[in-house]
Order: sequence, then C-alpha cells, then structure tokens
Amino acid sequence: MTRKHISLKDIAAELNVSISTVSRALKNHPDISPELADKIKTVANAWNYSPNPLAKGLLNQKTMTLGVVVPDLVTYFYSSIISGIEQVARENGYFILITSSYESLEKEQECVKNLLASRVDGMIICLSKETNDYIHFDTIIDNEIPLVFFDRVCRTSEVSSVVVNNREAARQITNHLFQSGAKRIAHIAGPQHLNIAKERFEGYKMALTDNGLNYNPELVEFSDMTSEDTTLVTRRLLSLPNPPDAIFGINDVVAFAVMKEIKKQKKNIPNDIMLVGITDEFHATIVDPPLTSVMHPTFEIGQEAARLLVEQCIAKEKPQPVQVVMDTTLVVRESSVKKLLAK
Amino acid sequence: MTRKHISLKDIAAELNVSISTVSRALKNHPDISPELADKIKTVANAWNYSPNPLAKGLLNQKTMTLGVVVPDLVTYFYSSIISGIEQVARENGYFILITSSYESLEKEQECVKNLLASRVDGMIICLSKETNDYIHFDTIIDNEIPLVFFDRVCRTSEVSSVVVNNREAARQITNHLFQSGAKRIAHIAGPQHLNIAKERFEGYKMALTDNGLNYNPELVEFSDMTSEDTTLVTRRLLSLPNPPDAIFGINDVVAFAVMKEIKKQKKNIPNDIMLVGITDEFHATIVDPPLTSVMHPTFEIGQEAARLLVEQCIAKEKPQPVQVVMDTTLVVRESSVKKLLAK
DNA sequence: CTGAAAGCGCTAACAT
DNA sequence: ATGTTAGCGCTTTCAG
Repeated sequence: MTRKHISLKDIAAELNVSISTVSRALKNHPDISPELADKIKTVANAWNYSPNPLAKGLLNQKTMTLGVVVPDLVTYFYSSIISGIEQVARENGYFILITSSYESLEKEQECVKNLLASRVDGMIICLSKETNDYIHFDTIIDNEIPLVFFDRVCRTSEVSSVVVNNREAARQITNHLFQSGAKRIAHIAGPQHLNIAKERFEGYKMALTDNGLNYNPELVEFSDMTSEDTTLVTRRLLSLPNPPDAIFGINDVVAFAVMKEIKKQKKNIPNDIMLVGITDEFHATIVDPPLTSVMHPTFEIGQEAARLLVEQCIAKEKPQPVQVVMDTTLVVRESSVKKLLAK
Repeated sequence: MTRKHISLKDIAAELNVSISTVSRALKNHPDISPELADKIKTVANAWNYSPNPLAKGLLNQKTMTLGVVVPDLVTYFYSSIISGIEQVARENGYFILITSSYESLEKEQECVKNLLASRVDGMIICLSKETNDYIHFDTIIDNEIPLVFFDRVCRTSEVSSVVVNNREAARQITNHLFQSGAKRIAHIAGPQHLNIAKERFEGYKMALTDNGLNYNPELVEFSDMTSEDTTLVTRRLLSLPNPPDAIFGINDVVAFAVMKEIKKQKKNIPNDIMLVGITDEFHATIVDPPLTSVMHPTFEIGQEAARLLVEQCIAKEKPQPVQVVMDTTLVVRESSVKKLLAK
C-alpha cells in the first residue's frame, strides 16, 4: 500500500540524502553517481512517486492545463471537436478544462473569468450564439495568454483561429439544390453577427448568382437557430403563396426542425420540397429521409486548434496569428434528390 | 491594462503593507481596520486580483479539481452526464478534468494514472466496455481518494455509485413487447462482465417468465455493442428458420444498427418485427420509425454522481459507500406498436 | 490591529 | 558528486 502522495522529501528522508539530490537523480542529472541514482529511482518507483504538478506549476508559472469554452457539451459537433482537442492536448502533456457557455454571452464571460482565475496556460474558444461583444477577451489578449478561436470566431487579425470554408460550403450545397431541379431555394439563416451565419448567407447568395436566379428576400428567414424559432419561420415559408421548392437550413439542427414541420404538413421530402443542412451531425444518416448536408472534419478541427494553441504555449515569442481554413465535404443523401417514379 | 497575474505581494507593495495584511483583508478577517481593508479591496478589484489556485492548492493539498473518466466523449449519453457533473462541480467551486478511455481498458488505466498524477481531489468513473479487471482502482481506493462510479460499475461494496434500475427497465420493455403482441422476443445482449449487460439480460429473462414464455437460447445473441458486430448477430437472428417477431437491443446504438439491417432486408418495423432499445439517445425520436426505448435521466445521473463526490471530498471521515439507483422511463414509440390497417 | 516567519513541493543557483 | 538556500503565492501561527 502506497502512501497518499509521495514527495521528494519522503524519498530523501528514506535514503538519508538531500531533496535536491533526489530531484536531480530523478531527472537524470549527470552529476549524480549512477549507484545513488539507481537507488533513488528504485524507491521512487516502489513508492509510486509522481511529481506534484502544483508545486511545479507554482515554480514555473505553468499549469499544463488548457481551457476550452464551447457553446454546449451535448451535440456531436462540439463533443467530437473536444475529443480532438483532448487527444492533441494529452499527447503534449496538457490537461483540458472544459467549460460550457450554454450559448449564453453572460455564461461565456463567466467561463473565461473562471479559466483565467484557474491559470490555464491557454484557451480554445467557440463563441456562443449570443456573443456580439468581445471585450471579455481583452484580458486574455492583452496579457498575451495563448488563445485560439474555432468555428465561430472574432478578432481574427489578432487571434489564431480554425474555421471551415463556410462561404464555399453554402455555395456548393445551394448549387447542388439548383442542379437537383430547385428553382425557388429558400434559406433559413442565423444571427448575422456570427461569422458562420454571415458567410453561409453570402455563399447562398453567390450560388443564386451562379445560376442566374434572383435574390428574393421573401425566401430568406432569419432564425435564432433554436428548433422552436425554426418551426415558426418554416411555417411562414411553407405558407407563402408560392412556397419554396427547396430549403437550405443554416445547420442540421435547424434542418431537423424544418423536417419535422414539413412532415407535419404532410408534404414529401424531397418530392414536394428538398431539404439540406450544414454541419453533418451523426443523426443526419438515420433521419428519414437521410439529410443532405456538409460534413465538417470535427475531430480534425479540434486537433488543429489544440496544435495551434500548444504551439503558442511553448513559443518564446508570441507567434503571428494564423487562420486555418478546413475543407468540408458535401454529402448528398435522399433529402435533396427527387425519387424517380416507377421504374 | 492589467498585469499578467497579480499576487498579494504586488498589492502589498503598492500599499506599503505586509502580504499577510492583504491576505487577511481580502478574506474579511475581523482584525483588519475597515479603512485599510477597503483600500486593499479597491486595489485588488482594480487590478483584477484572483488568488493563485496553485499556491492555495499546494498549501492545503486540494486542487479543487475533479477527474472524470468516460468511455467516450461524443455520444449524447455521456456528454449529457458530463454536463450534469459540470454543473454541480461548478456550483461547488470545482473544475472538472475530463478524460476518455475510448472504451479501452488500457486507456482507462492510463486516464486513472494521469488523474492521480494531476492530484485531482476525486474521480467519477464509468467503466470501459473492456474493463473486467479492477486493480487499477486500488491506488485510488487504498489512498481513500474520493471515488464514484456511474452506470457501469464495480466494487460497489467499497465505492459509491449511481446506476439505473437496469433489471426493471429491461423487464418492463420486454413485457411491453409481449403486450404489443410479440411471442418470439429476441435479445441482443452485451458483454456479461458489465453490470448493465448482465442486469438487462436478467430483466429480459424475468419478463419471459412473467409472461409464461420459455427462455430460448437461440433468440439471444451476444454482441460487443459495436454496430459492426451487431449487424452480424442481427443477420443471424433474421435468418433463423423461425425468426423473432421482436428484438430488444441492449442499448440504442445497438438498436440503430439492428434497424439498419432490418430495413436493408426490406422488412417492416414494427409490422414484421418490433424493435426496442435502452438508453434513450436523442436521435431515437428522429429515426424512422421512432424507436421505443427507456429514457435515462442522464443529466441527473451526472449531477448525482458529482454531488456524491463533492460530499466525499468535503467530508472529514470517509462516508459509507452508497448506491443510488435512478429511475428510468419507458417511452413507447412507433417501433413497437403495430400499425392498424386501414381505418 | 499589523508584521514576520515558516512551510506546502519543487527547482536552480550557489556553495562545498 | 552532493548539500544548502532561496523563492514561486498563499495561509497561518506566533510576535509585537
């Protein structure tokens, strides 16, 4: 049975040597005689010694801990990104402190404050839906605490970030709808202070131009991206005198809500109306019909963000901020491909 | 602009008082004159002082950090439990260090070792699928480091745990299948070293007895709970000379795999074969047909586990281990209710 | 009412 | 080759 937590002092006492000798032996300092070093290591192993990270941290002002702030903990998108962060962090000897803003600006500020107070070596943050004000990042930036944003980002000229090619993705999926025969393509957009919402909206408009379609404001609704709000705006779209023949939801959660409402109105997807989303959630494949969407390399986004952060943490000088843009993949499923009638 | 991290020393220097005076003032020690205390607090606030948790931790041997080990980070089940843990932890001033065993025993041992090395004040653990050997918990238990297991548990006589009434849940859902008209109810079971798998299997057998059905080994398959393995055993069940008219999958992930295979074989759920799962994943409602399942109070499981752990952390004496059993809810959806033909 | 000093576990500069 | 000392930031006696 091992004692609670063994310290260098314990080992030193056991062997009647000084603490610093033990310290040196354990880190293979050349000055220590091989025999003594061996003896010390044997005891350390037997007693299951592991250095106290608090003491080490206090000394060199490093906690070897990275803080993460995500809008929620439960969707596949964020949890798989966290998984990617965790992997790279662990490989580099860091722990991660995960906090959730629950999509609230106030909670996000709270999270940042807490992480700062707990002296994390750096932070990885995805903005909450509500975040349209960025002063709570001042303390982090001004104190040159390593920081990386991902997906929903801000201050990109000062802070490194990992995002996807939202504009291209939206353009591509809208083009796909056109190629599938859609003429009146609606878009359910998100809050325009979010880069992802703004860029996807732009991509949508670009695709309209690509195909010689006119931008029609009546076909664009803005949602706060909740299921409830999305249901409301979907009803509005469906009750238009001349309803859309395709709907592009800003993300899959929105698309699922749209799907529910369309089904409720006994319309057929894709024959009456096509439907696509963005951000391929796991369940896109198991809904009925399977949802055409744009796959994000979520795990890799997490890995990349963590890599950028670790780099900043070990750098002597503050590196220039970089913007990493990850590629997405359009995945065509049944929700956007009209079924052939009777073979 | 604030300096990187303000210490008591900085404040003391500014006001020409001693460090201990500042320390006392900040924690409202009665010995300090109100005026001085005020002055000190003003400076502390202005400079955004927050005590260094490393120093504090070093002193009282508490990190105010709880370690969590889960089999994976990405399914709704675990991420919502983590969400519950996070909430209670935060309310009590604790941070959580989340690690994933990725369903591997070896990685689980690694996680435990790392959390131990990082001096967490306590741990919350859910066993990996592979875990059939418990010696890596010895160090935790022997050193009386607070520990709580949840869902997949072991050593329940020594360690507190939070579980659900698996036996009852399985019995209830099997009874439901019988009441829906099933006569040949198959069960896809899990590894029997896991309490959840064993108990659900028992519940299944109890329900058979309840309804005067004979236990038929040919209707029970054991899966490692991956989609791949489940697909294989499903094929075996479906190709039986006399195939089952209902399948009870040990969990929803298994049930989804079964569903895919049944659909592939162009059979109808529930009319040809009924299907139910356990552990209501979010997507149970959006698959087609919606899956009958047993809802777990995931968020509450996390909260309860965290509460038990925090209790142990602040207790002077090691409290008696308790087993909290949470209630589940059977949620009947279309996958287990035959459609009426033509009204 | 306030200050000085010791100590939590560790490292690194400075002795010996 | 090994020991001593100081100090990271904080709390807590013990002194004044």
